[in-house]
Formats: sequence, C-alpha cells, structure tokens
Amino acid sequence: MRYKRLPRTFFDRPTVTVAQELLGKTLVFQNHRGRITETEAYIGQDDPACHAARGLTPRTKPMFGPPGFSYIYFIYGMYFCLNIVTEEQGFPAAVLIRGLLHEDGTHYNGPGKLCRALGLTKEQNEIDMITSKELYVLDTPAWTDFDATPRIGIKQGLDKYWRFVVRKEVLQPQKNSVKSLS
DNA sequence: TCAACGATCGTCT
DNA sequence: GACGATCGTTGAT
Repeated sequence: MRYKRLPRTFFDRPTVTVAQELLGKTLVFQNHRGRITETEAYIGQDDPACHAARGLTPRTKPMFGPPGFSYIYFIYGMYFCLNIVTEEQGFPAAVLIRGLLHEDGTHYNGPGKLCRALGLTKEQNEIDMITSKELYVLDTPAWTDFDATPRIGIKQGLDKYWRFVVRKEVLQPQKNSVKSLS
C-alpha cells in the first residue's frame, strides 16, 4: 500500500479539526518517518497562548502565510519545535507536533525531543510541506481514539482544550490479542 | 542597546 | 515538585 501525501486542502481548514485528524498521519523528514501521536492547536490573534497573539513579527511570519508550511522556532536556548501552518493565508494559526511514534519503535514524547531525534532545526523553517521532497506528511489512517486536554507549558489560554493525544491503548494494540491466546 | 522571558527537558531533592 | 541550562526573540529604553 502506497500512501499519498496530504494535500494543501487538508491544512486549509479549522485548526482544531486539522490537529485532531493529524493523529495517526505519518510525518516524513529525510530518512525518518513516524506516526503523529500528540498535537496542539494555536489559533489566531485572540488566542493568548499563540505566538501570533501580539501580531506579525519576524519569527511568527510563517504562521501568517499559506497553510501546509512548516513553522519551526527555537525555544529555551536549546530546543526546536515543529508546527504546521493551518487555515487561509493571512490568518495566523498552526498545529504543534508534540508526539511521534517512530517506525523504529521509539515513541518520542515532547516537541523538543522529537525535533532533536529527527534533526529538525531552523533550517527547516517555512518549508512548503505540500511540495518538499524532504519534509511532508503521508495520509496514513487516522487514530480517532484520543483525549482533549489543556495545552502544555503555557500560562494563558488554559481554558482551551486544544491538546489532542491518542490513548495509550492505541499504541499497544497487540496486548489484548496476546492475552486472548492463553 | 538591554533585560526578561519562553508552546522544554533532564536532573536533583 | 523544584530548578538550572542556554540563547534567540521581543518589547521597552
């Protein structure tokens, strides 16, 4: 089975919808690939936790651009975080990729660890993930069994339940079947 | 120019 | 649970 890459229309939708439906999709960067297990939505200038809340700056410029582009920023002096821009050009919003189940079996929890493992840096900021040959998302089956919680590591916007994480049973589907054999 | 802070993580208590 | 590492971005001077 050969999976197609997600088209721009996938990202040109409400950010919460995109964040939820990205769970289970396959992120590809160079020789790495893994399925997305955890996302967060950051939506517009009315969301106080969104980097774009205080307007357009050099850093947040990608968020104001077309959907389907990467937005990678440097944080805490040592980590990068990967986002994918959503919604129409001019409306600043993006989905933060927080968790990835690598095809080698490693589950990366946390945006900083994920980017470090894959080698994602500012070099990959503002890449068009619809046309790029090194950074894109494949349309593998979605995981629809997930929880919604407040976002992590922020001090404002905690009333919004815009973090989406697949339930851990999804990540160990073989456990029940093993038990039923005995 | 300057100082405070941050969508994190590992280590220590 | 608390804290330090480490530095680019930002808004204020």
